[in-house]
Amino acid sequence: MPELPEVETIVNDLKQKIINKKISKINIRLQKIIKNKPNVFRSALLNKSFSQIIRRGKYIFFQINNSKKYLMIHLRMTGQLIYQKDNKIIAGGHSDRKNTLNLPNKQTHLIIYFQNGAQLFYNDQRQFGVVKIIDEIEFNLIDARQGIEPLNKDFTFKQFEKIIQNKKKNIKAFLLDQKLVTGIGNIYTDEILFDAGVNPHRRTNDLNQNERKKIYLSIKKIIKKAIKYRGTTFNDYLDAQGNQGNFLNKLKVYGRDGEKCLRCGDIILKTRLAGRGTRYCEGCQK
DNA sequence: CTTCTTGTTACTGA
DNA sequence: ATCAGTAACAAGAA
Repeated sequence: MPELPEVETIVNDLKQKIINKKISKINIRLQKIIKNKPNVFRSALLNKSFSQIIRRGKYIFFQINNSKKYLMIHLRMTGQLIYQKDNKIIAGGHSDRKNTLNLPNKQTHLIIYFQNGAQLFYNDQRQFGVVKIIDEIEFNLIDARQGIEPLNKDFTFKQFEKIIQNKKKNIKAFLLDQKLVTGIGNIYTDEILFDAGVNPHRRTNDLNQNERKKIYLSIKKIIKKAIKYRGTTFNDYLDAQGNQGNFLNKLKVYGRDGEKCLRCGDIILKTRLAGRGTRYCEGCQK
């Protein structure tokens, strides 16, 4: 489930590899993933190169030839972007060791070939991902749908207060809402609320200033830490060097239901909130 | 066989 | 208007 830290890791790796590298061939293996007509998609990319790669929330935008056109990719739940050159894996998303070592596989729906011999594979087990050539208008539309970036300088406590003050949602739904703060998914929502010591059922309008501050600080802390560890994956995650380095064993509540809370020893509970599996500790999340 | 997994959008009802 | 809940999409794990 790529969330902000996973997407950020992929973008940072790809930036070092494919910027300004000429695209020599496009292989569409599953058309339904590509939301353009095949010829439109192909001609938009063929003999062009990516001048910049931008992450916004969980979206990735590959700017084409310094123009206002972009290749937009959203990995949704099981999308992967794997870069290979000379069979060496450089960047991975939600990866699966047994498959990524031998690409393409049956989950490979798109291959972008570069003139220097490198290849970028888009894999997606559940085929929910979105790949599309977009213009400036659509770029701005998607951008406008995203809330504030938790890593940006303008994400101050003052700004966070402004966003949260008029909301009455439960805090779990608040953190999952991409229009408010963008990039946080189910795993990091649970981790952030555990870190902040706040019960996910709490309504935002019931939170006091101190609790809001804790949540604000935990967002920044957890997201930064997860990026440092190159993200979380429950399957075999491969980092830029093909190693497993990940955030999985740093998780404190997600996936730990039924186990003892690392902070107070109570049993971690699991419920359903905002349509998502939600893990929390009743003992120390008030 | 059923149930569960999740990002996003669409829809319903309160 | 705002919010909660659910379905839909899909494939695989348990």
